[in-house]
Amino acid sequence: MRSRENLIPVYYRLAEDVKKQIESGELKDGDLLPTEAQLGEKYAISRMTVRQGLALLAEAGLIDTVKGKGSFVTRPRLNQLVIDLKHSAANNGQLRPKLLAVNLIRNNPELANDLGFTGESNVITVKQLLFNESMPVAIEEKFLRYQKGKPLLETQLEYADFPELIAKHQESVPVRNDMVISVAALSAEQAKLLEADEALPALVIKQVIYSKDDIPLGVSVTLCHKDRFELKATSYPLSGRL
Amino acid sequence: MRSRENLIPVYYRLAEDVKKQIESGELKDGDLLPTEAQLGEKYAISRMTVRQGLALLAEAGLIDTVKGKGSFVTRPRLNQLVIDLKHSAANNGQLRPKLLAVNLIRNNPELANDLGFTGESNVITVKQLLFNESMPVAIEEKFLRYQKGKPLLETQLEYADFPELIAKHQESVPVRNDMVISVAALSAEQAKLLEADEALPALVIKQVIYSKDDIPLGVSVTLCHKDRFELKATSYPLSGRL
DNA sequence: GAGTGGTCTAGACCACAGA
DNA sequence: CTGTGGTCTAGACCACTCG
Repeated sequence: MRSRENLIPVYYRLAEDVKKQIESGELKDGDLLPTEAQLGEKYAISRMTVRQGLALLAEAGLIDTVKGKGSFVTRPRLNQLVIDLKHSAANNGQLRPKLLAVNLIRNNPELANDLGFTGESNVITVKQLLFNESMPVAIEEKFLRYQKGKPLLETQLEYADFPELIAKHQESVPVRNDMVISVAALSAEQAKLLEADEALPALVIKQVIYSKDDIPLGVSVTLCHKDRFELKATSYPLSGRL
Repeated sequence: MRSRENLIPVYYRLAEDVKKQIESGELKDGDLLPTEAQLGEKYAISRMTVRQGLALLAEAGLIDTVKGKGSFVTRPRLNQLVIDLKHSAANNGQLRPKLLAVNLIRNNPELANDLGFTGESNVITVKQLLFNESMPVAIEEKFLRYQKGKPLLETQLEYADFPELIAKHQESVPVRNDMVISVAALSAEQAKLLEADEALPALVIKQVIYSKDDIPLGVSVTLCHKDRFELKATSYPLSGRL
């Protein structure tokens, strides 16, 4: 039953109430919540509506529901952090891309093999330099399977983010993006592009995008200037969900 | 209605069907799904059950449901990558901790202020060295608000992960973990601890754990040897959910 | 206005946990 | 066995979108 004064759904109210009890310490890690029937009685709502509220809490990682036993309070998953690449770029100020080179590398099975592009020996490479207001921030190099009849449009090359570029240029649907974050020292050439000293430490972000059959569709390697770029992550990306 | 042959719920079958259609390209980005009523008719199930299936797809980021319009296919969120710290440590082989120092630093408002510990001038520091089978991998230094009557137990110090340590030693409930990933060169002292060359580039992982009022409860800074540790993230951590 | 998803009900039967 | 959550129904009314 929706109260007339407040337009927010009842199940949402219930979820917020429980959330507050958890965050205030009133409900501690491992505690058992009232049963769904009890909660339904307390809020004067049907059991399905209670379950809708509990689903929100489970999604946020605040409770763990076990069949036949009940719903237990769990510590929020602070060990799972989310990197939002779109937002991350914005945090570092909107980055302006400058296209350095686009190449179609034919008949280079070694390169294709290195990238995991089995059954394909033609590879497209896209090299870009990313700027903030005044300085070069990162060098991004992308590798894609060559796909007949799917031209790379100028606007896509410059402004599309990597997953979007893959989606536009590959037949297969991209379903997974794996990332490895590491560190390297800049080569002379890289240092020159970034207007930095040679051998300066740099953040290396490697992404591999896969299709549903675990076939790599594209690889991206980004070298970031250590003082001009920070990679951020948070355990609490649920925004207004709860 | 649950079919007798297969024990999986109907709403799950529906979600998997739609997922397959999206991954095969049969349903493309932006396409409109059949209405909930139509799907209910097709699968001979009630509308609430259809909605349960669509909720799974929405959670996985495969569809976007809009009131009054319908459910649209969206590209999976490949720009949102999840770092699983617990799993990440396992990927790099189980890390064995060695406690270097625990200190209670009294009356150092500058340090407390740097850490964001407003209204607190006593800070506990915990310094650890993390090993794989044979070599030192990382130096981790943790900073906690001093909390009266909450002693740091030996076992917690050594084996608890950072969010767990905070939860055990702070009155306030930790609700958010923000991370910044950057790069630094090793100092002479740090290089010696890691059995590495001075000025070697290293990965720096800084975590700040907050309470619900955005009060920092603890800070952790981890320096990782560039060749012995990799930080991984993936856009597809949903495991067996769909 | 007609059509859509959002919320909610008051039941039902099932599978699982535990005494 | 009782109590729990998991699934599912066949309705209902609402708020929103669009023609």
